[in-house]
Amino acid sequence: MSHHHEIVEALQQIGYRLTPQRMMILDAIASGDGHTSAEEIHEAVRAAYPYLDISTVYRTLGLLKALHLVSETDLGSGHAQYELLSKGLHHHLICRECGGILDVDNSFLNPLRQAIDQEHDFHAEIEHLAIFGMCNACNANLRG
Amino acid sequence: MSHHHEIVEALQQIGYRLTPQRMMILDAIASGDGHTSAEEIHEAVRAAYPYLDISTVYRTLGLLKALHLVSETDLGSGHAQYELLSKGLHHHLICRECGGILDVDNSFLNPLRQAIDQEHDFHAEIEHLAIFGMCNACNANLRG
DNA sequence: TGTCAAGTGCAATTCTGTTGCAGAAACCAG
DNA sequence: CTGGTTTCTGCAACAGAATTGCACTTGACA
Repeated sequence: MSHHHEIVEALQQIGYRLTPQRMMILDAIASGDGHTSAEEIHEAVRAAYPYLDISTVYRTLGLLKALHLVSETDLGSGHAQYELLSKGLHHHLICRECGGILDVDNSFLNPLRQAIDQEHDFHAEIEHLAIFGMCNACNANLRG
Repeated sequence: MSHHHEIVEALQQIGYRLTPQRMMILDAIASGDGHTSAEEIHEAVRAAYPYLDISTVYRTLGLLKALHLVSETDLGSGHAQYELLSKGLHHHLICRECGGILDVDNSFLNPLRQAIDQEHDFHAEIEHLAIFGMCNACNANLRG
């Protein structure tokens, strides 16, 4: 575990500084469940280091996004959620009725990727997808 | 054209009122290019009727969304964009490099829909999808 | 250890979207 | 056409996420 330290050191080699704040923010994202908001990251780090400012969280997330080290997803809740891309990639099915979230394996999207590549000459980078719909239970309830 | 008047009249039959504001907002969405933000709709209608408030735009969009008459998509710009669903459904490939947008036919997603339905008992409502990536031209340029 | 650019904390601000409320107006009945 | 009811609108205040300017701090490297 803690292989995200490699990420931080890689950052350093590209020319970015290795600050405690950045390490703690990466820790927080890595130890989260994969649906971590900027505010949650802020709270988590502040438990150990109360001076961390939310703007630093956003600036770090912006950096990690630009380098494709984390993915940003809006699950419809109005605030974005972040996830380490080095963890196993997966996507989400979100039920409009009960709000439940199911995980979908990344391999499900391979046929779509291939089709887009062949038909449109376009290399799709589908890092983290949120698909809305209705789960089976809610579907049954609405009809019963 | 202007077949969105049918939509407004359909609204009326479900019990909603036929107000000039709603008609003008639908006009604005329908005459847009399919990537119209709430603020753009507001501006467009205010050109003819300066008293329209932005909250009315949001309330109308919320209503149309709930009835699945318009789709809401976040193309990553931080503000949602709206499109009439009665227009032919399509999705977008957005190149991270040049910003170009390609349209993808809705049928491309059918295999994904079926797979999700079978494997996860989940009815996916993929109305308007934005997929980021790299187009062929930019891919070639970066390597050249 | 000293230098300096990158990074941080703080505070103020911007921006999108929401909400409470009073008045306006669409719809329906008569 | 008129009156009554309920929805809808405009206004203004508000909420919350994210951004920015600026002075101070600190990591990296000679």
